Amino acid sequence: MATHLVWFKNDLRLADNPALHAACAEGTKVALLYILDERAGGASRWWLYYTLAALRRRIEARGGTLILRRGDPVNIIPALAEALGTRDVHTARSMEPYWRKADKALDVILKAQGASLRRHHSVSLFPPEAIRTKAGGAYGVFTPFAKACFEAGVPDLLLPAPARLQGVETPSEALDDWGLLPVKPDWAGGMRAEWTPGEAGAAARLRDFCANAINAYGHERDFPGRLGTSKLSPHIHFGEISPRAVWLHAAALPASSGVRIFLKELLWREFSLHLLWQHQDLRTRPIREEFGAFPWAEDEAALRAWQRGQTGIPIVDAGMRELWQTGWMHNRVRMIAASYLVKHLLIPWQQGEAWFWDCLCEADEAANGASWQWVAGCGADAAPYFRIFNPLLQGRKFDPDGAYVRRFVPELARLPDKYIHAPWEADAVTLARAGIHLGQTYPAPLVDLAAGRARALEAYAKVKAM
DNA sequence: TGAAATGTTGGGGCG
DNA sequence: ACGCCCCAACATTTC
Repeated sequence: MATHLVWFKNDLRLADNPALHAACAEGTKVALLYILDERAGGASRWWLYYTLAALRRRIEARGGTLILRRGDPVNIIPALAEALGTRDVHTARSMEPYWRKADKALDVILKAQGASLRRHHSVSLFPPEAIRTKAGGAYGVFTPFAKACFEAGVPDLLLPAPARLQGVETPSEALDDWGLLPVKPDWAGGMRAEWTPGEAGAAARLRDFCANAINAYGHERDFPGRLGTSKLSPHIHFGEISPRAVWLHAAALPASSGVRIFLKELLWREFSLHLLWQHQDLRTRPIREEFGAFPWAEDEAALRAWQRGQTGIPIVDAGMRELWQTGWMHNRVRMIAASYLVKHLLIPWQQGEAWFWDCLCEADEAANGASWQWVAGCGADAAPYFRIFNPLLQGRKFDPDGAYVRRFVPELARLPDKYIHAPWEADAVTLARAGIHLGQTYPAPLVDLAAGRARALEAYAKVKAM
């Protein structure tokens, strides 16, 4: 009568879950444990509540139970294993340093009590050591990394969800006691309208995307006012669907440029994990060390205006408000808004990263850290310092009819298309007709775009010279 | 997964 | 008919 313990991390699913699969294959009983990840930001906590509730329902439907605990895994797991008489603790192998450290400590402690921590590969497409250069090193540039991944090939293997779970009687904390949901104010309305956390929601999103949008993905994904992206990121982050399942699903479709580009986007996530494995302080420390001396500006007021979507640049403000309201932001707009913060405002990328961490449902150490470094120009394979997005041109190019801006910045909605991305260019009559009073109903630009660009080039030239 | 400045070309208006 | 200029369109380079 062996009981196996499964410790869920960001692999909150029953299907294609190697840790769970191994436990069910070898044990007669399985204890299923989730320990609250206290690092989660506000939006992630909201998501976590619903994905845990969904996971628990699926587990209970199969006769099992989900044990919820708070505290340090290094204390909780050995104690629980001992209480249950468990010798096998299964978990996902994570690239995040927080869990790597916990795993390392647990390995020692569990061994000492005659048990073992068995880590299963499941959060990325490839194990962290699998993709190497010919010289045996890690990749620092995306394109050859992606090429190596395509050549390695994703194994055509999906593990079924266990049909039946024989649980154990163990006390669990109550999910509702964790305070994961906002109460006053309840800011989650826009999120409830947009998302269905959990395995079923993830599968539906993937099905829908593959059926309707993936072939046109190559170009449609750039237009934030259209439904051109998969919106799978939070589902993938929490492991409600395995990256392998997403890959195999897409790769099995008739070949098209859209499919190929979507697979490459999955590899950007993979590349971020690859970077996190090499650079454990990816979220805070620039990979390119000369950026430690970058002349950033300290500007609380500008940071706050950016966070609230009050910079006076419509496409930036629309993106920041989409983030605030829905816990997600379209990728094209992420690049624009992030570039604006780091280059036009010269605010440290870490401050943008921290805001995204709190606001994104999918806040992911690897993807968020790597992407902010990419924008700031201090990361691996980063955007060169002179690549400064002009948010006005970007807005006009990728939101030509202003649909996106009008949705998230309603006070500009009545402006004609010509001015929707540049209200400061509109004459007084046009503004009055649209019900806009610049500086009152909508802010004037925080910084002049040309001046901000010039200032950024000057600042970046200092780093370049080092 | 840029933008702006600068350079080049070629069509058409015009004397 | 021809050269000249203008400038849009495209290409290259610079930031």
